[in-house]
Amino acid sequence: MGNSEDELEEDDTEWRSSFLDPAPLSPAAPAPAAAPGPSLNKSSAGTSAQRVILHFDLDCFYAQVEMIRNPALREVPLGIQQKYIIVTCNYVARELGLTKLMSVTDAKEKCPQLVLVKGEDLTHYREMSYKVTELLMSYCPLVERLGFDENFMDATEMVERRLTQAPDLNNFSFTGHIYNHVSANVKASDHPRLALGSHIAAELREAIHSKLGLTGCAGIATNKLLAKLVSGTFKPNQQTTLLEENLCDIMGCLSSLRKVPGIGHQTAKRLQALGLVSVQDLQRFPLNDLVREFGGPSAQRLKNLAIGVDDSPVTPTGAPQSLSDEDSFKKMSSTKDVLQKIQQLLSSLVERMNKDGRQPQTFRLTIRRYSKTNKLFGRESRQCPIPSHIGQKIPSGRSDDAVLQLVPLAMKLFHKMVDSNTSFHLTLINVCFSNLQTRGAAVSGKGSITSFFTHGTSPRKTQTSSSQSQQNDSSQSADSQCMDHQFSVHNMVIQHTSQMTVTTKSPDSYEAALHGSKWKQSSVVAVKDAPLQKGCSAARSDFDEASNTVTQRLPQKFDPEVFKLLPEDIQVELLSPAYVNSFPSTSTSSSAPTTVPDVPHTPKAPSPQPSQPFTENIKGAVNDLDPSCSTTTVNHQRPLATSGFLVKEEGRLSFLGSSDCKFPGNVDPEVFSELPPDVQRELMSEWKQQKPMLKTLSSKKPGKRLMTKDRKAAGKGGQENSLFKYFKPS
DNA sequence: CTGGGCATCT
DNA sequence: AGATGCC
Repeated sequence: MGNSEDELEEDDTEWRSSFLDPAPLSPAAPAPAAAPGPSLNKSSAGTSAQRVILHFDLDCFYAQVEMIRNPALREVPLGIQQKYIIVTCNYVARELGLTKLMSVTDAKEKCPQLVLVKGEDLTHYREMSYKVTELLMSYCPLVERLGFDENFMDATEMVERRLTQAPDLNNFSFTGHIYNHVSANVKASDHPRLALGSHIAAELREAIHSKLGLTGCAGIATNKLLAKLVSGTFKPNQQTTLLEENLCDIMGCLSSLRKVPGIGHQTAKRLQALGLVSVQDLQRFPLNDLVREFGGPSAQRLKNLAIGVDDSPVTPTGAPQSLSDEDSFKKMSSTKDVLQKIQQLLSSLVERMNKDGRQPQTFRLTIRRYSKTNKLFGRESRQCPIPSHIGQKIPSGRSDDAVLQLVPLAMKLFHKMVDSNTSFHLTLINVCFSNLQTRGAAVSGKGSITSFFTHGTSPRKTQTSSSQSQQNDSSQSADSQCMDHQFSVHNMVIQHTSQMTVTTKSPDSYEAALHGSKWKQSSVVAVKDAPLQKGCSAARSDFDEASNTVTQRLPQKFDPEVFKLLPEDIQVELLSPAYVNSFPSTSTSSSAPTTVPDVPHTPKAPSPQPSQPFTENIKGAVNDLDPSCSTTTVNHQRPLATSGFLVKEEGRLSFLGSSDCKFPGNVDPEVFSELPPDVQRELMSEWKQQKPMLKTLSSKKPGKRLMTKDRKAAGKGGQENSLFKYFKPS
């Protein structure tokens, strides 16, 4: 049987057990201690004892975010609408029979008084989502995101720490539900780790609620699969612990294989073709036969999933590895519309990319063609490297230039897929930046820190005059450090205006952009002769008349041919100073006034608690939650090391224990020590998380190493925080 | 009347 | 580059 070199570890037991295969389940794995019964004991992987994995799942996440933005929505049946689908709805609506992923027509029919809020712009959801992850990571860095509304946490270490410090495990009990048990009847001393996990989960849920105003469920178990499965047992806003002895129960009661995370539509179909429908079917199915169909590793993994075994680690997610923006529609069939849509998507995406601070090296364009039969899987994409002179503009703030130069790039890719001579019918366009590179050079990093998630309300004062010396002095030690990065918004503007130079000729002609590079560029001639739309003609005349002026205002590498193709309003916008500042105004990212029937949208008045700048919130968090983390305060008493706060080992970054937290090199210890304790706390956790765009943590070129994991660890960070303002002289 | 992301693996 | 999976 093809047992590949991967998947080892747990396989030792699982693999063996698979020989006894036909046995329903209950492998021959010796349970460690307690847990008699037919509990499947995974682990036994030598090193790791029992893990304690937490799974957090926010209740109807999008709806909660909208209800925070507009509290009036709390009392009405609320649906979040994307195109013609209700992607989620609040619990008021659910009581009226609504479910997720219901069509708007059905929903309205079932519930005429349903209030709808458009949810196609994910900005607010994304921001809130990362706040949740951030908050969790401030307690324990081992947090893995799953979508926008779920997070895994490996709380094993936290639990072990509490175990050693917990004086009394006796008068101690579980918090929340216990799967298939009455909580009061279960002794925590029989399951000390899971019991402690249940308390940690409860505390974290409470933190999420008090600091961010969000409710959610949690599952506590010994692996990710089980934690996720059990977390939804009681909803909403409750938590459930799964004891090992109930493993069979929870797996067995799944109504179909599709319910197993990791078994999607396609896999379920293939399994069904083998005659497998229930989880038990899969448990009993001979591994050999499964291998034939899926190959060794996948077969073994499926087998494991069926019996509740999942040794996959909680892999810290960190900053995203790609940023994309897309829109779907019923029909798009003209190149001009495609160009406009791409421009719109790129504007939004580039702005997001700019806030991220990293520099994309790859661009990808994805389309979906209309097809009556199979609409779902008809995605095609083309990608290409982003010339560095373009990519550099994104993090540097000249994002308008970047967009203008990316548009022809995107169109080139488009024409690799679509022959615009023949008719076409698209239903989706997606633009994506990937291969995100942390910017290396600190340059003259006046770090005005524009928070990635928390939306640095306004361009900071840029009072970096003296704080800058602080930073520059110590920071550049060895590895470069975190605060080098961004230019302030102020700088962006300056640079934009000062950037204007005379246009030179562009590599891409109008024709090239429209029809693909193969069509050679007769450039200007072709443009003039082409029967352009009115808007374009008008624009052209403007262009001609004021040719010099306009040209001078255009960024250097800008392609005038492409520019001319843009609708007038877009041209005007691109040339307008406002374009630089409010780039997204044309795009989806700026909050399109969501149409809320019946309910006046109150833009302000976010609920009192949640929208705090995150600074005051963390206060006491660790003290309350984890004694060993807090050990008194962060004040003084710290060695104040100057070196990094991360250690690199075996190709991946590890967080130092919280008690060993060190300062980034550019932090003045004295300044730090005078900060309020809660602020110190927050900063410490932030450094531990390595949030922002700490650029180059990669001093070396790790040839290839363990790609994914490495990149994840190294690329972590991403957002930044407004906290550093506390270091500025007030 | 089927969304808008993200990730991983091949 | 595509497929698949998850939310």
